[in-house]
Amino acid sequence: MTATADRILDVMQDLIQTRGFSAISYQHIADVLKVTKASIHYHFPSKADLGSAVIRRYRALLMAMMEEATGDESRSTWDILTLYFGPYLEFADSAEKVCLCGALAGEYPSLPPDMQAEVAAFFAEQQAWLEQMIARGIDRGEFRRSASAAVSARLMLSALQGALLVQRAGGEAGLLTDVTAGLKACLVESPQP
Amino acid sequence: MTATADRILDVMQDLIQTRGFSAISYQHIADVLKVTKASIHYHFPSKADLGSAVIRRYRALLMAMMEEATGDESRSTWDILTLYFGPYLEFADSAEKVCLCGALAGEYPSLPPDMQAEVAAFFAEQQAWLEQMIARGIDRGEFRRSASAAVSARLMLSALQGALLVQRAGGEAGLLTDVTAGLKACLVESPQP
DNA sequence: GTCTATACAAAGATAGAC
DNA sequence: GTCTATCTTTGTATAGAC
Repeated sequence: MTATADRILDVMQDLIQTRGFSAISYQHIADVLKVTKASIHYHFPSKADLGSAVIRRYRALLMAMMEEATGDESRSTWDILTLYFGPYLEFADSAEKVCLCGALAGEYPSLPPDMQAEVAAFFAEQQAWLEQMIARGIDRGEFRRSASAAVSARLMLSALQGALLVQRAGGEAGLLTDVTAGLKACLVESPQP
Repeated sequence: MTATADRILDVMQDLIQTRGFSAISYQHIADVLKVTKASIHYHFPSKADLGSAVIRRYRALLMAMMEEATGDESRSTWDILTLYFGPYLEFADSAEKVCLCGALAGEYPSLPPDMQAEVAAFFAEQQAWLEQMIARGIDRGEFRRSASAAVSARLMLSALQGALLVQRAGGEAGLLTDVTAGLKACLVESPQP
């Protein structure tokens, strides 16, 4: 991966997170980087190639972050989840960004097949990791048993993705924070009186 | 509103819910209706006009449904919310559809200003109605007080929107059902042992 | 109200010089 | 690796006949 290819991916990721995939053209990317469209086609022959590469990099980055957060046995499960929320909160702060795959999910059936597969893999691995974490919390007596780990993981992933999208569209700044607070109220064992 | 204009809106709504807005062209709509592009421009001069009209109609339809479900004092709050979930479950069943505004949220900053305003209004009114319903559930002792009605409403709206998107992209059929079950476990007072 | 025809811009993509 | 130049298709939109 050359430095230029990486900068192209940076711009492409940023544009998808703000504008979606179909609304982006090679010209938009070229304008930002001050190069020509042909240069971008040299690194990524087709738009599908470029889109797939962006998602692959994004998946790898988040997976590495998740694995790093997981290791420490002494950390409470909610603390680990709070680390996990980090990127989501950053996107929300930048006011115009959502999760890369959350943006792509809205136009999923119109995406090239390779990109569809990458997006599906992203959601599957996010859900699997969350389920594992929530099972940990239940095992350690930190979380309530009111729903299964699988159900809670699906709820959490859906709520986070939805919150980014609704917050950006609605313009209400605190929505994502409220949603994480609501999830905590759902999961965490109330202190015994 | 003529019959033809209505059929154009039907097709446009269907296409947005499956493919998103930017990926749609007048040609796509014309193909489905077996008319020419020019005919569609007669009814809706610009794509922004067409997009705004679709959202307005969608908002009105859902609001009417919500108001109808609300009236009955004897109905339990969770029953009312189950009615509210109806359209979401239908979209999920059709396997390729998400909420109209959920699809549009992914490309929000690239939408025409009029459409942005409509999408924002949709989310605001959905959230307000949900907050009112959840407050009713808390008042009547049907729901736990673990989170405020406002926080729970935001969680519920985000989770439903996200669930449709994640389910379609991930291909896991039961996700939306799991999410509504998880929300119920969050909200409803556990029966006293 | 729907058609044919057309204008005009932008899209994705490639060839070949440097 | 990046450029200029070009090809081809598609996009939104309008004019004017029927």
